[in-house]
Amino acid sequence: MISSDLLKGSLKTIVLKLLKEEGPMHGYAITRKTEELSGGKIKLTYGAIYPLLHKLKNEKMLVTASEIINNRVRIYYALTPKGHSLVDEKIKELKEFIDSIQLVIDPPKGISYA
Amino acid sequence: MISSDLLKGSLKTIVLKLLKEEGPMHGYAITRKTEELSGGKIKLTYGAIYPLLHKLKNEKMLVTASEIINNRVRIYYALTPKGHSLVDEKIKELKEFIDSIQLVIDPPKGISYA
DNA sequence: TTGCAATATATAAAAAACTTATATATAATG
DNA sequence: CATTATATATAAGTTTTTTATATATTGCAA
Repeated sequence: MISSDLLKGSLKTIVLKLLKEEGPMHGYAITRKTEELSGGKIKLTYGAIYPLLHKLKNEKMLVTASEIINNRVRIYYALTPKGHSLVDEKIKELKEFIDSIQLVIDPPKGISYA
Repeated sequence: MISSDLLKGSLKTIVLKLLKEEGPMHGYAITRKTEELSGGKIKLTYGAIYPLLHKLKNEKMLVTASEIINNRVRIYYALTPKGHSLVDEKIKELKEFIDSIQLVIDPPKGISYA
């Protein structure tokens, strides 16, 4: 299980990327899928995921469609065009971040700025 | 320049790792070195770095030694044994995190849990 | 048939981390 | 003389996330 500190800041990126790859999803399914894909390492909390989805909808990054399955409400979230652009941007940022942080915590041997 | 959202949560790991690799450093030097190693991509702010150093000292992860250079105070921070254990733990977590998040944003082809 | 686990969403209160702005002080450079 | 670099500090505010709680249905097992 990943320290939740590290998850901060990448939650939004994970959610957006999943919606891009999998198509419209509801909040509960997003937490399930993330857990699956990460082999149980990443667990999103509902207190984080639902407010985030509401916020992204407010910002016009997502739109919703409701459905009733077995007398239970499901709210599917789908990317808007604006949301699609945001995913691409966020993924780029995340990859840059991973590269940069690896340079810091594991500098290539032979390179020294001292 | 990396989105500051992503930096949240890994700031502590960066600082601890640098102290492990480079030996005792002062706050200003930590920000400089991080910028250097990341090729200018990661810029730590003083409002984040100094409170963090104080906190880690409070928690007995770091000890300090002051020095006067050119009439300016420098406060060197060094890892305690407890701090050394924390670095190892944090680095392990960070690597696990990077692996996990890559599984989520870029799942290996052919693998599906659906 | 009762209770628990899974499904599904929601929100309030609190904590934590970080940004922004500000303050102070010296030295070097143009 | 003004700006940039060095060096630390902290208060106020924002944002994000955790924790806790609430609601409701379905399915399974004891």
